[in-house]
Amino acid sequence: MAKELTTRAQDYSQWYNDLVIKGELADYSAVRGCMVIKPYGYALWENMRDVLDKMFKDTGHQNAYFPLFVPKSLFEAEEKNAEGFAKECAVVTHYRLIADPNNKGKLMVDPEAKLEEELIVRPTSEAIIWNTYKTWIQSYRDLPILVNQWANVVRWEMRTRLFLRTAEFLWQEGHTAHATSVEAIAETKQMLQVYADFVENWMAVPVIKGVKTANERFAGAEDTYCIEALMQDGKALQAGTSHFLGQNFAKAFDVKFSDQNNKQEYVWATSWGVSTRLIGGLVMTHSDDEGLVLPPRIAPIQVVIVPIFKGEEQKQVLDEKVGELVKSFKAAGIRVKYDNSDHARPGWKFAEYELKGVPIRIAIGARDLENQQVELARRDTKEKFSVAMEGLTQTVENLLVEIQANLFERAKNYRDEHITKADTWDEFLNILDNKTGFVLAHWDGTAETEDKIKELAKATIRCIPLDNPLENGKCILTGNASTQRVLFARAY
RNA sequence: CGGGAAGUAGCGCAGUCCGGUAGCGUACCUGGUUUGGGACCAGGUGGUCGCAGGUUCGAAUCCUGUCUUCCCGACCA
Repeated sequence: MAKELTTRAQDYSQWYNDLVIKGELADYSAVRGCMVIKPYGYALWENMRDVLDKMFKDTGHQNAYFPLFVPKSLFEAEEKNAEGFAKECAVVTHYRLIADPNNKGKLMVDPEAKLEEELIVRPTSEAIIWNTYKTWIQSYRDLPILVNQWANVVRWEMRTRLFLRTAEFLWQEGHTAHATSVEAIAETKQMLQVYADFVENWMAVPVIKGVKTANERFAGAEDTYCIEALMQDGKALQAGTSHFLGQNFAKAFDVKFSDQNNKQEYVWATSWGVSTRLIGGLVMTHSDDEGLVLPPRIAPIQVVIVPIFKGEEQKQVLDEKVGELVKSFKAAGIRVKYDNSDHARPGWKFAEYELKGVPIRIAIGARDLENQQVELARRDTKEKFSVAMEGLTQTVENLLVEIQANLFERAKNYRDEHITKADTWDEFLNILDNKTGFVLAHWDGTAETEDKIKELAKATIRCIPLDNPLENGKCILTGNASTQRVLFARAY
């Protein structure tokens, strides 16, 4: 029978969970806060990863891999970074289990096997990487170092949510080392642009690029740049960050180089990352009450073909005809699935692939063969229409491009309609409570005011948008002078 | 971590108050009829009732502890 989905209007959180689980992206596991990413969800991640990986390599980066564990003494070297992450670290204290003498068949931690020094399971890898870079860098000729790693990290979050905030998650983290501040800042901005390009052009999720306030900055960074997306419930999601780390880590780990004049200088650093959280953002940007809606460029299956037949004879005729179509699609680089399984009827398959967000469905039966046509259905608009078999591959290719563009356009319209200017505190609250979305408002630039607004309105400054227009105004809370509006929202 | 809810067959649930042979729907298996929007008939398979203790002649049910999940908060570089 039907897989019942909660609708967005009924319960947005439950709708999201239903989609992730029933759409077979991921599932809960026996481990607190950790999820199992299922094959369909992992295929989506692989597509995203492959595109990003190519973008990183095209901008001169190489992949490497660093250890999962960070010795506590290294972890604590950069004070702000350590302090920021300390309260959510998993810590390894022992290296052996033994049979429990008081509890048959059970194991216990061997008290004799305590580590000399605790190992921190990485919540991020700056420490272990900068400790390594120290041995890689002597001269300006060793710079820049442009390295990325694909890895898992662990952050012991209080409350977890599938993809959006899990205790363990997959991500990439770029860590670069430069001779000058100018070059490092350029790298930080370049990678922010790479993220924005990827998220907008491949995931069809519009983002606002900006810089974080001091309060929201990455622990140990001089500046944190970010891309912010807007979900369908009007809440913001930080989709990626790129940090200019200054010389903080170089100083903490004593990483110096000799410049052209043989003068010793500290190295300048950046780090940048996106994670499986992007999948959560993708789901909440495009999907609807019938299920997932995936953008064609990263969808694991772009086209599904469902045969409609009476009896084995008809099926064989269809198998043959569809075989040709599949071959032609694959030759054009289209990810296609032909579902001629006999255990489910067409109606069931239609619903199933809608739930899974497959962009295009093609139904083909005896009637279509006669008329030399197929029935095409778009997931994004739910439209169905008959098209000629002749030139079908081209038709599908064009439609995939159109769907991709439509999803972005739709999301962008929603996002743009939900950027509202507020000039008074009442207006500000009213927008957050009722219209929801981003609010552009004046802020006096102090951390105290920012904290107070967060406390009173549960909204944070998502970023100060890049190329933000200057405009004199009064802080929405204190009435103090302000030179620009900043972007507020309630956020995930 | 605070408040609330939940965990019984793959999934969704009833049974728990008031202890006495574990049930329903769906899925799955077999056979048949079907197939243009989640098919129908018939016959079957499948569960240490989250886990660990305790009370009792007897525990899904009562008691204690613990793990996991969801919702609302706090937290979220």
